[in-house]
Amino acid sequence: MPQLGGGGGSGDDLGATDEMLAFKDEGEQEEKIPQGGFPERDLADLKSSLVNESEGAGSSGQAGSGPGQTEALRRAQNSQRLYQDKLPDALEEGLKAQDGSGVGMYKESVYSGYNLLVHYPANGVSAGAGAGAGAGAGSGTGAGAGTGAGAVSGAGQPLHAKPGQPSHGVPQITPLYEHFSSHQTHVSADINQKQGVHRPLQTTDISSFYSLSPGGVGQISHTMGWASPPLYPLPPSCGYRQHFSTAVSPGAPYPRFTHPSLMLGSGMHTTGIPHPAIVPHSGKQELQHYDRGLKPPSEAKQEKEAKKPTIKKPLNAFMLYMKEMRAKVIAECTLKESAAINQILGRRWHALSREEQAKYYELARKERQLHMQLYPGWSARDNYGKKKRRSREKHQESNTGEKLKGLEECLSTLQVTRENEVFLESLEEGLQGGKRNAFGTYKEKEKDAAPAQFLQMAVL
DNA sequence: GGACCTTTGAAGCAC
DNA sequence: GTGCTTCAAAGGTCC
Repeated sequence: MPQLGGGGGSGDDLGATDEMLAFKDEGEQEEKIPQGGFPERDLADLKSSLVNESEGAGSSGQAGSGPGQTEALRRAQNSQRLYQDKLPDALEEGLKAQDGSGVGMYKESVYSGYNLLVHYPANGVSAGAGAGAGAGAGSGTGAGAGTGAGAVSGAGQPLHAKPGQPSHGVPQITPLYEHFSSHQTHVSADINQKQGVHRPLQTTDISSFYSLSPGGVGQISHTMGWASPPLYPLPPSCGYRQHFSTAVSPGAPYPRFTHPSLMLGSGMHTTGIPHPAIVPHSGKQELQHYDRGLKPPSEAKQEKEAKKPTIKKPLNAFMLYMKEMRAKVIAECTLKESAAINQILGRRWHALSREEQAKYYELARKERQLHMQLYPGWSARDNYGKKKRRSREKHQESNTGEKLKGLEECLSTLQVTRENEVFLESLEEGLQGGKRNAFGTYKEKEKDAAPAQFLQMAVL
């Protein structure tokens, strides 16, 4: 169970219980298992093997009886190899890289976006969270330590950042941090080309957008992973877009926040805080503040109503993780296809330690809190139906069909034990019911199952 | 041009 | 309370 409080989260009493509960649920089972994390990972392997049709019957007989750690490791590695066999070469490369660096890579990679939590609007929401973490690089944690905008651009050296290291081309954690982590050396205009979304341009004077407490700005230390030098060389084919141009004018407007109903004249949210979650409904960049002078008021008014901006959902922990790590995976695997990358990221997410994950959960919680403050009346429901999706029946039919097919194959290779039966029964129920977390179903059914048995089973 | 794929988590909704 | 559905990001792929 993650100890979020260790990161200085005391004093923040909003939300987070849901995440912690989820953590606890899995942790209760997992903490009993040596080398925590393997069961989940192995389950992911199992699930992967169910989805992929190349289930290895060869691995099925490898379920020895020794539940020791080395055995568990061996099985996990077997499972990993099995998974690799099913992946395309490029994917395989990524997994090899994962094996090579493993979790350690992430332990070494300082995820310091956590520190930035202290930079949310000074309304008391996140004041406690950053205090424990923001000790690095001379940024300090004490109130009044900062020096305003100048501090933003100068003092915010990441803990792991090397002087002079360019920060462009590195993904930023989250829209909020894309703004909060404004950097003097690159004024970026991250344009979401798919939706025509303009990310907030980086500015040298963050204090002009946030009602930060005195010194709060100065506490900003660019300790996020994105600010660090890239771990891997970035060949032109790795998918990096050069959208963090340094040529963008710092004074450029924030086109993504231009809707009159939510924005102030300068592209602000009514709170005075620009937020990249606001997206023009059309999905295209809108320069309504220019149009206003060109079109009749009545027509402009109609357009206003028709093109209400879409406020995007705040990113969850995994999304934040993906956003940070995507570039690394792309660099490692020379992959561009997000579906494959996301598979890798999903596995790596499970391979993260509790502490590592806790950072992202905490970060996501802060995102939600700030989002709630910025858009009190917003509901996730507002965005329902804005994406056209194919019918659920079709989707479920195809997916479930393949998974059940894989399940049958898996069943034929499994040792017949009570635990296996219970687990597979749960898995089948989950698949048929459209549930994704069959493991959770299993735990509900067989809470007293021995972890080693489950481990053995999951690796099968 | 836009849906799909793929991942996990959060939230809404129906029962 | 439980389970299902939708959306969030991302970019190649396909229709």
